[in-house]
Amino acid sequence: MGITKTQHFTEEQNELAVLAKALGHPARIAIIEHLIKVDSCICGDLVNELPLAQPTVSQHLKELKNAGLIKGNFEGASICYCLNEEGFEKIKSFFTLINTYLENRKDQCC
Amino acid sequence: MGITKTQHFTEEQNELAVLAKALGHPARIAIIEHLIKVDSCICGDLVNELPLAQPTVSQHLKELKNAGLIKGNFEGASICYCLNEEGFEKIKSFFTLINTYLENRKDQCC
DNA sequence: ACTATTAATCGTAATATTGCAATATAAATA
DNA sequence: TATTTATATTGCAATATTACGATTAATAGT
Repeated sequence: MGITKTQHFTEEQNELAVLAKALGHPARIAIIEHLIKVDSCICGDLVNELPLAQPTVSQHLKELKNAGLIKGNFEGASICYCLNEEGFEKIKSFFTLINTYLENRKDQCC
Repeated sequence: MGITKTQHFTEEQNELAVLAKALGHPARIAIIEHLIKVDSCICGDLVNELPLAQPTVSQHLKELKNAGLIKGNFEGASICYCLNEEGFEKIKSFFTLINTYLENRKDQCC
């Protein structure tokens, strides 16, 4: 069916899934990494950085923006993107939970 | 085309994307959370926990296993699953990078 | 051996994602 | 205002994902 049974899960679970899903494509990982590398917010030269056509990059940016992982600002004719702290905060607490668990885990059955 | 241009990205980017993608579904988030909660490794009563049919749960478990986020062990007739530390280690370093960047970021343009 | 029990696999329908050419929009500049 | 530049949107083809019924495989207990 290709359709996720969203209603049956908690809001937190759905939120986390949306965030993770947004990071679930190498192009979007590359975008995040590039935004970190150039530090100052960078606009459409991502198209030059990535091995993808402009509409495709635009679409990936949209997904990252929708998920709350990046923000975009108009800067003259172009648009300037940068990381959105909020989105990453939400992921952070999930991984903190996991790391704490893994560090304290004693008996590994598997 | 629905097909990702994997060859054009680095191995690290593809690896991260695979891990993130595996977490990009609320059922799989729920599975991870449940495995943490019950600590001792739990097998097919995940089917009871989740609002999904047994084959669907089995499929989600397979994806988590393929991504390297969980491990499975035979335990009599049933199978015992638990978190695979390795997979989470890889994600961890990525988020450490991001967090370090976000904490030191001075000028937020967006 | 027979029968539950547990979990994986197969087949398939419904839907989502990926990618791009073509086109549209919007601001900057001549 | 016409043109260039920068980005978004549309439409569509190829492929992937999600979900589950039916079936299979494998072990446990009788």
